[in-house]
Amino acid sequence: MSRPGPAGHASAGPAVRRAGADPYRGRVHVPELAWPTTAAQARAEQDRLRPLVRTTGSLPAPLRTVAGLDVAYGGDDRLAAAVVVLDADTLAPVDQATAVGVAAFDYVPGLFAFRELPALLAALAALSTVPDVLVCDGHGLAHPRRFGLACHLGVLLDRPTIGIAKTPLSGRYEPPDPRRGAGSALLADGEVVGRALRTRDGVKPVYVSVGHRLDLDAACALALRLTPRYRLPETTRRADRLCRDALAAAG
DNA sequence: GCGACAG
DNA sequence: ATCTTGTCGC
Repeated sequence: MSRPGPAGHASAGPAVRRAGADPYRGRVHVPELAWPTTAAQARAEQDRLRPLVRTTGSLPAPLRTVAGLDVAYGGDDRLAAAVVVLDADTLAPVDQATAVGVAAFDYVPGLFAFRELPALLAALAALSTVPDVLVCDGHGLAHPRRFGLACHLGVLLDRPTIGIAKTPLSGRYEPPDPRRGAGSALLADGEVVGRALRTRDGVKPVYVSVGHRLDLDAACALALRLTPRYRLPETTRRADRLCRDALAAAG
């Protein structure tokens, strides 16, 4: 099963410092959590927070940093969350942090956020910088109740977020053209909840959706900026490696 | 009722 | 997510 509460111990990574005024200074503000125990409570919480989602907004100009978040699992509900902050132009890492702990909820499609959010927030709190945009490994609006992990995290922090998932969860779509950059609408209940976006020629698409404070075009533009070489964004790839390492290091 | 079902 | 053998390709 699972337990609510703290996600365990967090550790900051070697933040890259710059001489003079530090453009990466600051801390992400992480809220206190009252975690649900049952699926019904969790859905009620999603319905309560859903109205707070903002689905408009363009990428900050200039866009300095982008964060990638991911979680790796070990046996017995153990997990490790990681956040990696990349320079938006060079995609070089400038900060990182991890947090090990226990899954905060059982895995239930549609309630995924309740499982990973506590650990992700702990990792974010250990960061020494405040990323301009947060990229989640999962969906935002492309969710049964339009409130996936990316929306949830965005609302809790009131920061710009987007979701980039490897497989669809909610919505129908036509296969986009085979070239990188092509996309097709993810439709659910007659509305566009996201976009199947081809990030590499001839490779299956990823599923991009709005999290908070950005519109779908901005989300897709960012997804393409983060995929100069592989199907998955560099943010996700870096975070994936980091959380696996953190899990292994934790024993 | 039956399938589908982020990670 | 994680468990896993082999296989195709750069």
